[in-house]
Amino acid sequence: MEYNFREVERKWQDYWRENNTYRVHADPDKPKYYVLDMFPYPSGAGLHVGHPLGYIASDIYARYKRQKGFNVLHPMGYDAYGLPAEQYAIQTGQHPAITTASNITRYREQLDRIGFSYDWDREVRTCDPGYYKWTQWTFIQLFNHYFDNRTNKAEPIGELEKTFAHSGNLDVNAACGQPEPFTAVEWLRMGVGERRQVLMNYRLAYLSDTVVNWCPKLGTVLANDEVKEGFSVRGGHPVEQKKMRQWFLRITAYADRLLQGLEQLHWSESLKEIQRNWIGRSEGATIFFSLKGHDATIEVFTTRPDTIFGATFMVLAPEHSLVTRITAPGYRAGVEEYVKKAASKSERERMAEVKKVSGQFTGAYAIHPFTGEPMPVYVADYVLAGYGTGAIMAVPGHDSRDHAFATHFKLPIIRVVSGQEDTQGSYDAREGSMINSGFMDGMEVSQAICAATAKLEGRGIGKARVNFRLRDAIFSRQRYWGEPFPVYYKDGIPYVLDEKALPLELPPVDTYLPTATGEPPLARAKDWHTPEGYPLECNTMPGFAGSSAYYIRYMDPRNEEQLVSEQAVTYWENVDLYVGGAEHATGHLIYARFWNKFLFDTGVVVMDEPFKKLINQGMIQGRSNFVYRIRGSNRFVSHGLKDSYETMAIHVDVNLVDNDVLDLEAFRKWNPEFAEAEFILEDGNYICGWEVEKMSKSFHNVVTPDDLIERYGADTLRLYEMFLGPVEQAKPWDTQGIEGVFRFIRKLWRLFHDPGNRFAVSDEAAGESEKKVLHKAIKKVSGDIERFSFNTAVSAFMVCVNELTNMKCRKREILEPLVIMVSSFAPHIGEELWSLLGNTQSVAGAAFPDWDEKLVTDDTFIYPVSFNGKTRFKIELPAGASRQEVENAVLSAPEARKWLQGRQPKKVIVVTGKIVNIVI
RNA sequence: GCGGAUGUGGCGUAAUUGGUAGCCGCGCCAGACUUAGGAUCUGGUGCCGAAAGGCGUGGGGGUUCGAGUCCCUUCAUCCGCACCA
Repeated sequence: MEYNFREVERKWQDYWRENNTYRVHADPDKPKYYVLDMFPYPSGAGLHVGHPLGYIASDIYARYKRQKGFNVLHPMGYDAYGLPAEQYAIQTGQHPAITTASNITRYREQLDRIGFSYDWDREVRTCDPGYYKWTQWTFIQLFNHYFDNRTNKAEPIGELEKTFAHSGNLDVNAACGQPEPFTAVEWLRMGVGERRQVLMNYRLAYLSDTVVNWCPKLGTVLANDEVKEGFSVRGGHPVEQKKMRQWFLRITAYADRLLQGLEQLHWSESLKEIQRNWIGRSEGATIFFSLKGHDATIEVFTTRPDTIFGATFMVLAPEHSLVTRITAPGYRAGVEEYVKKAASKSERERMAEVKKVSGQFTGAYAIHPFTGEPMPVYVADYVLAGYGTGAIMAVPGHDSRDHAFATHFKLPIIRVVSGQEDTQGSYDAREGSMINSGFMDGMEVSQAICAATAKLEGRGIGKARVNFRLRDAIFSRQRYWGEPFPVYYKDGIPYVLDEKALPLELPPVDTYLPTATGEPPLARAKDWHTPEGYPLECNTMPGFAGSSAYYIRYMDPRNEEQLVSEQAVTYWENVDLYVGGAEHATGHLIYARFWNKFLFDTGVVVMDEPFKKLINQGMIQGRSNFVYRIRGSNRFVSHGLKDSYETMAIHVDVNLVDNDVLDLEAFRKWNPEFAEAEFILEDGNYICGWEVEKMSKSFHNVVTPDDLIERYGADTLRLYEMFLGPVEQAKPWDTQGIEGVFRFIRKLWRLFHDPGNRFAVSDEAAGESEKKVLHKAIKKVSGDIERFSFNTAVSAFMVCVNELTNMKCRKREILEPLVIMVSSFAPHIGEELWSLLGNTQSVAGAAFPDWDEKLVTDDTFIYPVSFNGKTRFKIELPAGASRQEVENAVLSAPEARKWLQGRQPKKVIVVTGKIVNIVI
């Protein structure tokens, strides 16, 4: 055997572990670089080939940066809380910590075999009390801070209390719920409980009653991004709306900063766009409409205050608090029935009925602020309680939904913007000039928006306002396997624990189910109260709690005094390169940014944004194989002949198929059902059909790294994953192609060895052409790695090794730099060759070679000569030839005569060093 | 419906600024060494054509001496959002 990858890979993995090759410490003398992978949830299924794609890319980059002289932080850990372990606990009674620990062990084995350069001393697990102590600690800080809109940052709640004692809340401009206004005197008269209730309106972590996404099957509340089309993302169970008391994080306070912050980030445009949409900023105005016969007013949000003269009715969301108050006696029954019906509808049903117009008149009238006309007030579920104020002024002339409603209920439609003059439908565009609009007549829309807002503000019935789609994050989960809240209740009022009492550890319970009365599993715990006897919170935190600051903890993972030391965070700052899946676009990536901004405000971290550059690795899809069973028989027909029969395609395990040829014996053994199978072959083989699908057990197309490493080695797997295509692109996995990079590895080995497999590198000086090959490769590979174009870098290695093989170059001067370059992609063979070259230290610490620009430029250039844009022949000329020299040489070339056929060229275009084009 | 991305050989892909379309691999074809091996090496391989040559980057149109790359239009696939006032 010429290159024994099994032995070599094991040897170097042992070496790295024994010598702590990848251990890293803050070193102010070296520039830092922080490369982070999104840490995995350790599922019972283990890794398939799609999972390590991003890890391999980031590992190559981390190794490269290290060789470029950076002090690289490259840690790994586990997002250990998750539903599957809890579900397993419910079924089997096994504590989720045990399930999780054994899954982690399996993950670690798989990861170790791939040869990553992680500093495992920094490993974190979100379920470890030493880790979640700081998750709980951060919650306490959130509870003890509010967001001041004037300073645009989080401030201690104590400051707010001082302000209240001094001047009440009338002058406070803070992100808050809907506190009643009060004076300093009133504040001072309040009792402790009352004060804490007021403060709850301001805290960044707060308790509130709201309608939540309740999933009865899971027995828990879900965040918006955990619900998709009315079903839970995890498990696909129906989700309904329910009013409950929950902990929230006031992420909306940071909406503007979360939006602004995106500008400076090196993230993909599509990902930033997803976040922008999620935050959903829109500019407009709030307008207050007074009601006929009530002292209440309806507050609406509109982005089109210019169309106010076109407002002919009002609509409230069914959940709106004014509905019961203003409904006239004669309409009570109808409205109540409508509201009840709307509440019972699941979100999914509501969405399915988008096009159906429904609503109910309340009998109440609002008064138009400019015309004084009465405007009927309706209740309709096309207005959402959760957006804006839950109420709108309806402008049927210029909003298609209002138009549909007005048409259905025969309400007046007034045109106030002249644009497209069709009487059908509404004119929604923001272009045109105002008509029928009093003081705005003749203005352009944009001008009218300003004028209307100013007028409303002047009359004290409206205000310019920015509205966000982003909602505060629900932070309570009715589950066992999560971080306990550091909260206890005294007289029903929540208090946070003293920091000294942390971590508040997850208590044992007899079973992981909710109680008979519907309380969360923690209510089953014995002694679940403070030493003083106050009951502790029974909810636990959601998945995103532990993953929101793990990148900070890696900087100083064993610190028992602080989340992170000032020294560590000042040095490592934040993540320079973050690699992970795009599925976290609106979940983790927005919560982590929020969490980081809060810690930045409170001085814990030094950077406003956590992740400078982000790469989303593309999904690796499966390549499924099919056999075709002739209907009603146990006969299978080969792919090329299947159209002559009536067949049914059946997924076949891709591990029974090689190059689309089915292993018949293996297939018969695969499933007893096929033991007697008969085959109709083509050219003696059974050819399978194939299709690209998601990699999944049910499609029998899962390929694991373990099998491939066993057969080809980790270096080959690493190279092949990169060679497949751009990291960010989704692409199908086809094991077939791995042979190519496997050959490359062996070819690389042979470059250093004679035909008898004896190491045979010489110290002979390299020639010019050999140096050129090397230096071109250095330039290409460096540039490719910097651009995260790993697939082209692998191809550059192949070109380089092919050329050196052809030149029979076995010289140290050339091969040593080559080994260093290759070692970030294929670290095991890299170390082995590096040590064979006589080096005693790991190649991980070697300096990445530089290229000599003189050696990458050629003395001659082969000009392609085209006639009317079509390339006809090539001519080799000195690289320094002037335009005139090139033109002369080309025109006097014998091939030119053939194409000119005696004609005079109309024009000759010479781009030196590029091309010659002759126009005839 | 709105927003974003992607369309190049049989397959994965390449082509830093508008300048030789198909690099590097897989697969396929032919051959060498072998005395059968899923080893290695050599040559070929976009399509049509015997060749000369023609045609080719989803389709149509445009700008340009020159377009995979820029503009317009259209189709297909994927992803995100979706009664957001």
